[in-house]
Amino acid sequence: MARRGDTIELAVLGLLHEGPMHGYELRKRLNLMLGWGRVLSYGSLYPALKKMLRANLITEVSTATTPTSRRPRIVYEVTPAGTEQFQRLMSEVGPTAWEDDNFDIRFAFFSSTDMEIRLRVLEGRRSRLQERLARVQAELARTQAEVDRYAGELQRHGVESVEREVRWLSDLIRAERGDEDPATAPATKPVGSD
Amino acid sequence: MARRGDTIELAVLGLLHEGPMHGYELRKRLNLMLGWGRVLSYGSLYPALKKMLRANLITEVSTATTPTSRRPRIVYEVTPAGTEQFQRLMSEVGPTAWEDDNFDIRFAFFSSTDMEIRLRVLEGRRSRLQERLARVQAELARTQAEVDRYAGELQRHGVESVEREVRWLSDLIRAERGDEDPATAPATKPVGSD
DNA sequence: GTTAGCATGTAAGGAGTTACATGATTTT
DNA sequence: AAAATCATGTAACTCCTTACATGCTAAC
Repeated sequence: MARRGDTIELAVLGLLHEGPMHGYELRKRLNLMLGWGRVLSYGSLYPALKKMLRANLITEVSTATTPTSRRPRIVYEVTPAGTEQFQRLMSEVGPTAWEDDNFDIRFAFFSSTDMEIRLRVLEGRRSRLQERLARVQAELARTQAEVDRYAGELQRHGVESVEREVRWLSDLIRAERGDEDPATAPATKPVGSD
Repeated sequence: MARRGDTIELAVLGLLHEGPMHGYELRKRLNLMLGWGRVLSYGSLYPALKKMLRANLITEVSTATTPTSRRPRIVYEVTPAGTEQFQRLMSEVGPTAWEDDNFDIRFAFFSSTDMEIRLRVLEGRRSRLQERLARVQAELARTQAEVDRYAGELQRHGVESVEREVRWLSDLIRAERGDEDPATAPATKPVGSD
């Protein structure tokens, strides 16, 4: 089953499917990808790569040939076992899949899965957010009178943001079900209306 | 200096300023407050309370009197030292203050600080987000052609969300500088236009 | 030639989750 | 009477960050 820490593994496998890469580059790509929040450190990436090597999910490819001089950079490649594991993790639909970080990673690699999985992940994520929304709004209704200005404003903003995200997900779900070509007719507004 | 883990401490001190509370209740309030993301567990709250007791930031008040029978629930109260520490942490303006979680907590307790601090925190947070935005958009412009559909859509949505947050902050900053009454004339739209 | 960025790693430690353990009280 | 929820705690463990350590290479 997917533990929390498999996030890096999934991300690495996903990225390496776009082609061989070395650690430093992986880190940059990952930080750009989930850049809104934590930044991945070497201290967690390199050990993770070692672990994946041992598990035979990836292999070292011959050090990349920079014409002038080959400095020691280790390029990694996915093994067949790695591809299998990637597919397995991607199709694992469950609570861990709709956590913030896990969802983002999965979404970013949606192209590598089929529509059935995509829909289940999107819908799972949406209902999770809707649950939270309902719970908070219920609680908010109960204690409405007593809230502090700023605390209240924060709540309002939070609720609005989540509602926005729900709409985004709904658009994506509709696109998945309707179009063949989801991300081309994007979420909120037609192209060029910006 | 404020370490990462002082988040709970700050939150507890802030909440206890609204009145004495026991652990279970603190946890509920906190989870509602930062509910969009991680949920605080007992395993981190209770040890934190113990630590704060030892540091003399809070004290146990006599077990709350439920008329029928007083079950063993431990109600905490802030000490003068705790109030001092709270003020100190709140006015500590620095990188840690504009991290997601830390910012939220600080914002929620803005009423307990003066405008000067509020402005510095809001502006600090805003420039941090703008930096990230600029960096990502630069990177995005460089690699635009090669991005995958879904990965691209995720980026777009991320950028939009952050831009929204920047606007929210700008409105709050304007309100702080202009009005006396910031959160009453709220961010995006006038009351009742919802 | 020296600074800035590329590139890889390790060791120690922090912060918090999970799972366990226990018992009272309220609701059904 | 059982189930749910209130209420408090502890121990083991996981994941990750920080800080350290090293050396190459490109730009200025």
